[in-house]
Amino acid sequence: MSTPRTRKTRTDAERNRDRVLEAARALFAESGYEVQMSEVARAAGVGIGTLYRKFPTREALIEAVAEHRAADIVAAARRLADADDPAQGLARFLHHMGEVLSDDRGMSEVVEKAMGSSEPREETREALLAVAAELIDRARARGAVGQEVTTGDVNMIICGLAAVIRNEAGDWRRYVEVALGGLRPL
Amino acid sequence: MSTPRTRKTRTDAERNRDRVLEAARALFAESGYEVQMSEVARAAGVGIGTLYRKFPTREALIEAVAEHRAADIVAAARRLADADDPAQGLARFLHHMGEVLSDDRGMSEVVEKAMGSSEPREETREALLAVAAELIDRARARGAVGQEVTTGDVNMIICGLAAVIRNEAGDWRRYVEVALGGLRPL
DNA sequence: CATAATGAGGAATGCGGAATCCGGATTCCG
DNA sequence: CGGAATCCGGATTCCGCATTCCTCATTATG
Repeated sequence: MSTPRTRKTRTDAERNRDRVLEAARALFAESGYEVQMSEVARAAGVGIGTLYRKFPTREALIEAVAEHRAADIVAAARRLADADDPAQGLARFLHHMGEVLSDDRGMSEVVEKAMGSSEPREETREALLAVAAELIDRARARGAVGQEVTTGDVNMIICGLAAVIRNEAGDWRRYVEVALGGLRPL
Repeated sequence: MSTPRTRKTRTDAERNRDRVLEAARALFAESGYEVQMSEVARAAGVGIGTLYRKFPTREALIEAVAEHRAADIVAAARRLADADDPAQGLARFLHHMGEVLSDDRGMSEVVEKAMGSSEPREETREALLAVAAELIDRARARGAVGQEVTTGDVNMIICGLAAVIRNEAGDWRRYVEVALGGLRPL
């Protein structure tokens, strides 16, 4: 726990870390999380050894990327929630989710799983649902959605949305419309 | 192309094939399609070699099981469609799907994928959607669903339903209610 | 500039699991 | 019964990756 006169971390090291993260983000977005480590390294213009120094494990890399992206999503959602017309908030929120997910294969994998009840990536779900809760409250106050609507409903809708997008099961915008329709009162 | 006096296939061989199929069905239902071949063999009380003689490939085994189950599902759906009150048909259909999927982990994996636009397992999707089309027509005639509702909608709803169930993202019955609500006219 | 510390690279290794092989056991048929 | 024809079992091979390790290159520091 002493401070043994540590050197500044090399600049090239830092640069490489960024390169790896960026390459991973791009590859994951393009083809999901099943890409190989060597491929990430190649895309980053870096040796496998280097990649592994930065992220000691495949899982560590995935987590790093996912965390980053998730933070972006939550932030954007919150922004939407604050700025928007309350009656439209929920709709905008879901459309935004769709937009993001359809541009990021990896993310739709993560989100689909994350909305499940198992522990990992919990904070992301919590954060998203916190935003959703606010939107629901406001919408409910205006009578835009039924009294019985909960964040659990939104949770399921998002999970389904991710699946529809990931499997290209159809027009996700229409899916969102249907889901929103189902939340309306009466 | 001759008929070189073929023997009757051995009875034990046939018995073993059934055992394997049954064991695979049970394991797949329990824990999805990621179970190992050796595990299937063990559960079937059969050597790995035997398993591979019956199903030369992991994929072949999965396909055999899935095909079987899918046929069951389609048949049940058609029965429902024929027998039921037209206004309730679609609801019953989706509830039935939910019931089946929540009892069969493997099936929910297959169905989620199958509702996607990629080719394989096409016949199943076709068959399911054919039933759905009938149900939609009747419902539409009674004004139970909007004019704009299509089988594509049902396709996405089923895909989402499978995802919700597979990931335990919430109460799937509620999901079905919301989806149905979204299909109602106006 | 010298040199100690840190990082880079990528061949080599380890590992999980599908698929193969073949000596021995079983079953069919005359 | 006898002896093919078939089938069984599971050790073994093969393969695709992730991960490790060691040598060499690059950078920070005085």
